Amino acid sequence: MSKRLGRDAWVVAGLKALADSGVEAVRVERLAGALGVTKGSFYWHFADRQALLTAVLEAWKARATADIITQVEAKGGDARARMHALMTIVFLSDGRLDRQVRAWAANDGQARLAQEEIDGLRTGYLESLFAGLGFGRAEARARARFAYHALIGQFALANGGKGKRAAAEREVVFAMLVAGGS
Amino acid sequence: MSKRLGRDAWVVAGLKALADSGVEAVRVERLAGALGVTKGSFYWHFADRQALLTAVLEAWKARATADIITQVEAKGGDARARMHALMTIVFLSDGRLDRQVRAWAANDGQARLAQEEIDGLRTGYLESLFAGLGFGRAEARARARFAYHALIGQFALANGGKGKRAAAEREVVFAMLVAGGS
DNA sequence: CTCCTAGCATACGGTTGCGTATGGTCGGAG
DNA sequence: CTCCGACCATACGCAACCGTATGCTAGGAG
Repeated sequence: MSKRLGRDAWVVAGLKALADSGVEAVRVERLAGALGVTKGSFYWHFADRQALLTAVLEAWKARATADIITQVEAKGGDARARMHALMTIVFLSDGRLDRQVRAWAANDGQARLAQEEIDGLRTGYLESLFAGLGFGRAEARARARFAYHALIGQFALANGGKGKRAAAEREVVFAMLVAGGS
Repeated sequence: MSKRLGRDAWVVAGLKALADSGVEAVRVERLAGALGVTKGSFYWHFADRQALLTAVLEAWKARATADIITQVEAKGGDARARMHALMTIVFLSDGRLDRQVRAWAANDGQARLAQEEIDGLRTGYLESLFAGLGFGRAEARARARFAYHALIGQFALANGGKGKRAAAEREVVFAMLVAGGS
């Protein structure tokens, strides 16, 4: 029941603030208020605000890499089934953190690097799935990037893919993406 | 040769600052410096910073609606040709303003409304193009939204679609999108 | 029980940016 | 030439944050 906070508590609070209101909202005095402490605590655990931002970004990377891909791989199945699972899972998540990191990356080099790293991992995975569907390397790469772009766009629009119509549209998209495969 | 500034000069400077460094960079004292005047000038033309932001957003909307669609319509051709022209034009533009507005919209209701308005116009136009290719209403809508998502994603990633490989990928995407049409 | 230190509070100085108040200036209408 | 109003400068008060310095406190080692 330690009432004292650890470094992690600040990172978690930072992630929440980021997801809710963007980087500009992750300020030390604000988070201190939310955690029921003062700045004195913060500057014990971190050198400065920048250190927290870096830690938050690292935490996001850790989650972003692990979550989706492992979730899909756990379900198993062939490439086609995995792609379908991927689309379903991913279109149903809200992606608020992803979106905020991307907004952040629009004007910050550190965030941009992290984003590009994650984007690379995910498109790489997608490419392997398309390759598994029998597409050639170039074709698989093009389709992977396109699919990923569409995914990011979905989040960027924030129209939410939860309706019946959205589900139907998803099937159209899926059909389009795998058309021509084996 | 009026050395005095008009309201528009501030809006233009605001747009530039937005495109270069995001909303957080469009601050009155900063723009004043860039324009070689002081805040006194700003508060003559605008009630407050919010008024400028609104004006900037309106200016963006005006550009965003006019530019691309009219550019494509001017080229003429059938639906297929117009779609191809659209993709080429739009993938070659840098989209910095679009991206910054989108980042802005992630945490601001006003910007989000503007963004949704523009998104609606553009997807509507795309849908009409797909309908012109012989797709049914639902299918056209799905493909339009997908294509637009991919477009937005392209900008969000900022990998730039200028290389030879990117051009090749674009052709793959185009083929995928129009496959099945008449 | 005592003491030491990790964890936190309090208080301060500095910066940045907003908005207001008020006075100066320049160019054109008369 | 004169004067008026559009346009701008200067100066101020205020708020939000950052980072630092320093003092308080609780809980485990001994």
